[in-house]
Amino acid sequence: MADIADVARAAGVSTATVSRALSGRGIVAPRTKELVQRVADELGYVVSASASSLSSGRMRNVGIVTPFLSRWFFSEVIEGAQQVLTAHGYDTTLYNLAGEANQRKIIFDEFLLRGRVDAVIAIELALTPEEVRKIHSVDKPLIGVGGEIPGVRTISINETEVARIATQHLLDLGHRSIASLGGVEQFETDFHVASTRHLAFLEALAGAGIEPNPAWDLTADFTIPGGYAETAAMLAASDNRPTGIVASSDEMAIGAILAIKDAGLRVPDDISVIGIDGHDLAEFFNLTTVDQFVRHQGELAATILLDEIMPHRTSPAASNTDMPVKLVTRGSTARPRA
Amino acid sequence: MADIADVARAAGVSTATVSRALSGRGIVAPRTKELVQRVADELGYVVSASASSLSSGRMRNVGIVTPFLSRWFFSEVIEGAQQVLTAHGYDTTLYNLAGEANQRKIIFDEFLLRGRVDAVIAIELALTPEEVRKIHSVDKPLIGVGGEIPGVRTISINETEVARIATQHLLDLGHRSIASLGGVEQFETDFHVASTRHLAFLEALAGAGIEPNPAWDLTADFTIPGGYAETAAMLAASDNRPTGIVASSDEMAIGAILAIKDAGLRVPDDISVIGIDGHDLAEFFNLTTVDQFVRHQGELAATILLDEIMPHRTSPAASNTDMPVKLVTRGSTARPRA
DNA sequence: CTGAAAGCGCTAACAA
DNA sequence: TTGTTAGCGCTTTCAG
Repeated sequence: MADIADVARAAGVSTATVSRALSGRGIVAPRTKELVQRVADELGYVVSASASSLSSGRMRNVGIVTPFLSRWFFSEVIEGAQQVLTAHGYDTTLYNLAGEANQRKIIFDEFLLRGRVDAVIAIELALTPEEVRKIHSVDKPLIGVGGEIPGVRTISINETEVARIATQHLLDLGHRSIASLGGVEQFETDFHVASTRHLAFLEALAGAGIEPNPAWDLTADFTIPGGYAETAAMLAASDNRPTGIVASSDEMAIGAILAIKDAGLRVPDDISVIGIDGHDLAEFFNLTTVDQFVRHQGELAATILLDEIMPHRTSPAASNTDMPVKLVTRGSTARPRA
Repeated sequence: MADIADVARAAGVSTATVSRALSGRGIVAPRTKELVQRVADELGYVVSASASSLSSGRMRNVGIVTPFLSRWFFSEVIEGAQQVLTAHGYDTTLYNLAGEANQRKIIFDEFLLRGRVDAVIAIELALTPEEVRKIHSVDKPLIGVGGEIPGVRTISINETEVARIATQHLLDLGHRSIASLGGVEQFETDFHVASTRHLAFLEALAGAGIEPNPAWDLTADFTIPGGYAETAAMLAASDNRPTGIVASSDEMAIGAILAIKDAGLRVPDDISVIGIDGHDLAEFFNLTTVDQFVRHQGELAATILLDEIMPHRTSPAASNTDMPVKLVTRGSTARPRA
């Protein structure tokens, strides 16, 4: 592999000029720049990432730390962020916390601090103050997506609002018998998304003067099978069924729809179902949902981070960014039958 | 940040000894090693990735190149590979080829060759000879998952066999009116998975002396909506329907099941459906499928790669590894009604 | 088993 | 605008 000295020699300039010409940093005469670039191309020269990083301190690499990879929300955020990063010449290194618990410590200590990344995106991760401190101590920009972390800039939606919008949609349609298909907090590190949304659900009901029915207070694991099982159990348990269901995720909502159909009932005629997410499959299942533009959350996180890393540094960006959400009305919700 | 000299000083040894003690390479007296490790811990010392890489040539980083991130097969492979890599102290850098076409060239030239990775895993990517040459020219181990690449070691299943098993399962049950719900080749870079499977389907039919019905030759994009639409269209087009459907992916099979139900028919009573994949949702939809152990394919790819990178280098591993597949019988297939 | 010292290839002051 | 040069922090011969 040709190195910078080879290029310098072939172009008849110094290595410093080659560096400047190729990196775009510093001033180089246009014709010199052109010459260097041509020579570099001819020689098939590519800068050595490690040498460049060692001397400059820049890695051109952003770490994404996530508890899941194959779940919709997470892969969507990753894809959004990655696309922006790649477009700006940044690599994306993935740290998956799915494994053992102490892998988490290892990842923080050995990987992030080893200086492999310029910045970190944490997806739906309740970082401990200790972890936040560590990252900040090595002076790396950190941004969270999907849950607020004390002392850390975060991209997220207003969980209360999104649940309120969903519930209100059913109330506005005239429903008064409404079930909640909420999520369960699975980990100590969770963000209480589930409880926040449930609270908003209850408040919306209260605002309409409705007493919640405990038998209609379902919780599942955010997945289709989970939503199905809970809904099926509720329908099997009693003939007294709700006319509407507010699900905390689109996948659970889809599970609910399937359960309702399997029980010989119809959506929305017998039961209306609304989800939260804006999942790829929502349209297929004709699901009314509150879209939270997940991919865009990832894109924005990457954009903000790049802004902090790159020379320009234009927009300082607000400390916590509340993303907009939007009710998307489809065929799974309707007025309850008289 | 403490550097290696700080540790050496505090431990009263040379930097060379610190390096040896901490990296495990070279011989160090047990007590010296222990001492160094303790001192390093106390000082919170972590090796600088770039410095280490520059001087050693090792990156402790494997690149995964994939055309998709959020599709089941791909995220499954990535998760499997990543888990193994992380467990061995390797980072995983993701290169997503989803964007523009020329991003592909950039990724190869600027990223992989820039020496950021020690090895490359390519998921379902038909690399051009030129791309393979480039990677080999920089002497980086490369392994493909899910499609054979000339001159490259590959982990994959026998596409012919998997389709034959699926078709044969229906034949064995006594079906003689069988539809094919195959995939479409979406990209020039595809591996003809779709056509290979379709061929095997036809061969299996021929073996049973059955003439395929052109009206039952469906193709879709491997997704649930795609499978649904094709199946629904077929059922709507004529009363002459098959008693079984062989789908080239579980998601399409699920779409078919939903379409059959929506058409007022039952699975498997009216129509049997079998998929190929071993998708997470197969169990939920009670889908008979041919499991191809995708996650395991990712794990194996990573294992083989590490084997090439790491000092030990035990197993040379075969040049092309055909993964086993397994028929998983569930409730979506049964004997056709008399 | 340990230490000395020569780089690894590039960037960024500083000078010119 | 360009060149000179001193590192960046670690690994790895080579000696001892």
